[in-house]
Amino acid sequence: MKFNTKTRYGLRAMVEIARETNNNGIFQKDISERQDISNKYLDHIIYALKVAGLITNVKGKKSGYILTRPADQIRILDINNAFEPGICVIDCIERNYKCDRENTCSAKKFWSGLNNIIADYFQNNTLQDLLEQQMELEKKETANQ
Amino acid sequence: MKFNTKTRYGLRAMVEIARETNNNGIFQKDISERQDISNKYLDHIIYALKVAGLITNVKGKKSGYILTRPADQIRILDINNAFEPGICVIDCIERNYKCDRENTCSAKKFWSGLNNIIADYFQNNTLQDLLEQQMELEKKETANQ
DNA sequence: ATTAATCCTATTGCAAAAGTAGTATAAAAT
DNA sequence: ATTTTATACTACTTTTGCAATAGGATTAAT
Repeated sequence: MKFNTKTRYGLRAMVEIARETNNNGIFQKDISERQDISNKYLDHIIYALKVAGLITNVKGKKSGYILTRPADQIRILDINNAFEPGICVIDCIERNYKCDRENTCSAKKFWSGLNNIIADYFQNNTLQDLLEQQMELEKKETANQ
Repeated sequence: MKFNTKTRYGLRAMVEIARETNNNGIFQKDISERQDISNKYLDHIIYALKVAGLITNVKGKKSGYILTRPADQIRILDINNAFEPGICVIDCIERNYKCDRENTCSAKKFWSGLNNIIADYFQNNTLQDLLEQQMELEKKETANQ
């Protein structure tokens, strides 16, 4: 049970973009350098985030990426959903999934309970939360040096 | 992000074993039939559960499997851990994982927060909870027919 | 001895994830 | 206008780990 790299990298990329949104944005290649992600692979990440409508580079190719809406209105779930159909820890809890056992399976209840708490966590955390956390961590780190 | 079939099947097998523990246990092949799992594949599941010390067939090969301890003392986490090293949604939150960013990465905080709530869920649910749920669901189903 | 069930290791098959390549395009700099 | 630089988009390759099967060994009851 591991989360995929696209969602992981996507999160980190979004934090970078969020922090530079009020400062003319950030280039893909700069995200690549700061986060140690191959620029070529990051291509896919950025592309998916753009298609999902979370980021834009409206002023042309050399303007850098910015968020399309405030960070507190971007849930982590939105970022996840740029790469995945949603949160689903096990196939049988999806709509339209047919299973003879579905009404008498305590395991299914267990898994759907798990799915709910994960989905809640993704709903309740926003990019703003991560951004604030990020700033705090960096401040702390600077103070230690 | 999907849970693997071993843990899924393992859960269902454990419920079957739990319900038959006070009744001379249950054979692997009967679990296989009741749960529609290939007997050959179930081999691995049962084996892992036995190695983990959760089940036994103490009276010999023809006695059927029973639990080694009461269902309320078997956490779902114990079952998970028969198949997995533990709960870990992303490599970088493991001990000994080296990353330059580790002290200043808000994403890591997010993921380890998620890991905690999942681990808690697995800790707080026991096989007894599933068993009771199971009995209730079956009673309800019988009433509907 | 034979049978029926488990025990245990090895191996195969396959699908999805991770990552690379390459061409097209578009804005900006010269 | 041409060159440069960065993104846009599709296709492809490589890798990995999961799911499942195979098969012989073992054990205990018939």
